Amino acid sequence: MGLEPADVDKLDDIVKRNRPSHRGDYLFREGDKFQCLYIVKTGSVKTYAPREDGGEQVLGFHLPGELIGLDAIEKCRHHCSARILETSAVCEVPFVQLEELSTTIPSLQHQMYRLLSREISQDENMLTLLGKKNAEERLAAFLISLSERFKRRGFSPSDFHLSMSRHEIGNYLGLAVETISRLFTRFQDEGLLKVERKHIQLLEIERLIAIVQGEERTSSQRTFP
Amino acid sequence: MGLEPADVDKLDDIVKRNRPSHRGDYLFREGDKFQCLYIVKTGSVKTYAPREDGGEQVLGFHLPGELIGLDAIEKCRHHCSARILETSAVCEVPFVQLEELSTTIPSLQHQMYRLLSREISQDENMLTLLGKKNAEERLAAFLISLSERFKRRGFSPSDFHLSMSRHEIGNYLGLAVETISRLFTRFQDEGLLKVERKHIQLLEIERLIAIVQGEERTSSQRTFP
DNA sequence: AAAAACGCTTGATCCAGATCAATCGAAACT
DNA sequence: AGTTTCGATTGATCTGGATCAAGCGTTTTT
Repeated sequence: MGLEPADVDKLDDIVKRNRPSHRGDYLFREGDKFQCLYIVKTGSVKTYAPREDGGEQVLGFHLPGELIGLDAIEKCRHHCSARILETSAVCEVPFVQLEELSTTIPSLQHQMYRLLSREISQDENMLTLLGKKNAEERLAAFLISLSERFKRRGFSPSDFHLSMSRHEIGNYLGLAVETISRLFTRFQDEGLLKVERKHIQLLEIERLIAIVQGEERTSSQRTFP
Repeated sequence: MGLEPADVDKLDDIVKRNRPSHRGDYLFREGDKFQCLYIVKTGSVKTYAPREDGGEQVLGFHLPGELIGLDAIEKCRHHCSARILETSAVCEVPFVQLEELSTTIPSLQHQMYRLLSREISQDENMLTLLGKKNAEERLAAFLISLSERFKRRGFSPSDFHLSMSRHEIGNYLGLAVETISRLFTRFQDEGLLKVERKHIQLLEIERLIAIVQGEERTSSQRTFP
């Protein structure tokens, strides 16, 4: 990512590779002191914030290659929790050391700014989704997002495993579990995908993308044109 | 903010103070090349992103002291537009120069990380709001947020001018204009605030905060306990 | 192997807030 | 001063998705 090999080594030296973590393990909890950023190597992680009403808001699902904990830099304290969704390998990067390193390696500093900025863009994108999109646009956007992220990491973009529950998807998308379940059924009936428990096959990615873009739905059961 | 006076001077040297801008002026538009961050000195600015369906999503309202444009660092391109809401003074900070300066001033680098991190936290907070809160909780949260930000800058926390339209508030909060209008009327009827056109007086900030926290509403017209 | 627990699906009903429609009022323009 | 324009309010109606309520598989526990 634009670093000299020597610099990559230095970065490599401060990264701590942990043994695999298991479903339900915490990377950190809301209120913990901020020490490290976390990078998912394999598996998946969810982050969620407590709500005033006692519930939780899922903030994101993190796949291999993705960074967790950037929101804790300012206050040096985590205001969300991070839990492992399936057996995962997650690296730790002590932030103080990363910061020191970035003062001596301008391209690392630049990369850090970019990473933080990207996180902001992603959140803003999510705001647009929650602000105006309807239920099927949200689920389609979610599936396309997963698909693209898997693809970028060399996994199949059309055939994957959902490591999170329907409940967690619903929470993330601001929808009820029942709505998620009904939408999966409907998408399957319309031939957009095939779903069996947590195994998803996207059959018509193009049409899913069209749905995300708010395209007028052409219901497949329409019989009288 | 933790910088040496000499460093403040260096920072000061790269900040460009512009003449006042007027309502409707653009700081930048979606698609523009990213050159500068913007700091609101006086007045207010809104940022908004285009939606796939042709509409717009208001991403934020920016008051004096607040920074605009952090989401553009990654791609070196703005993916939202920023428009002046009322006659405002806005400074420009050329990002390349800021970045150079931050390689030589570690405390400035640290401050940059904090600013970016804070933006992420704020967006995550907004996700929680859009994910589960109902209409009155959203408007109450919006008003409390404005109140706190005005207070921090030395303005009245309970008596202020809304520089944005009801339509823009609704768009920002994921609600229809009519809902915003009805809520203002209701809040006023309940004695929480006084609203006249764009002039707001918060009469019972405590109760507004209680609403944000999802507290069970005690309707003022309840007559049979 | 039975039973408990949990996640998912499906159906029925309800409601918060959207949408539609009309009016009003302030500000900008002749 | 009158007219147009645009934002705000208010009322009536509609609806997408929440909520309530069963069942149904799977997995885990005993």
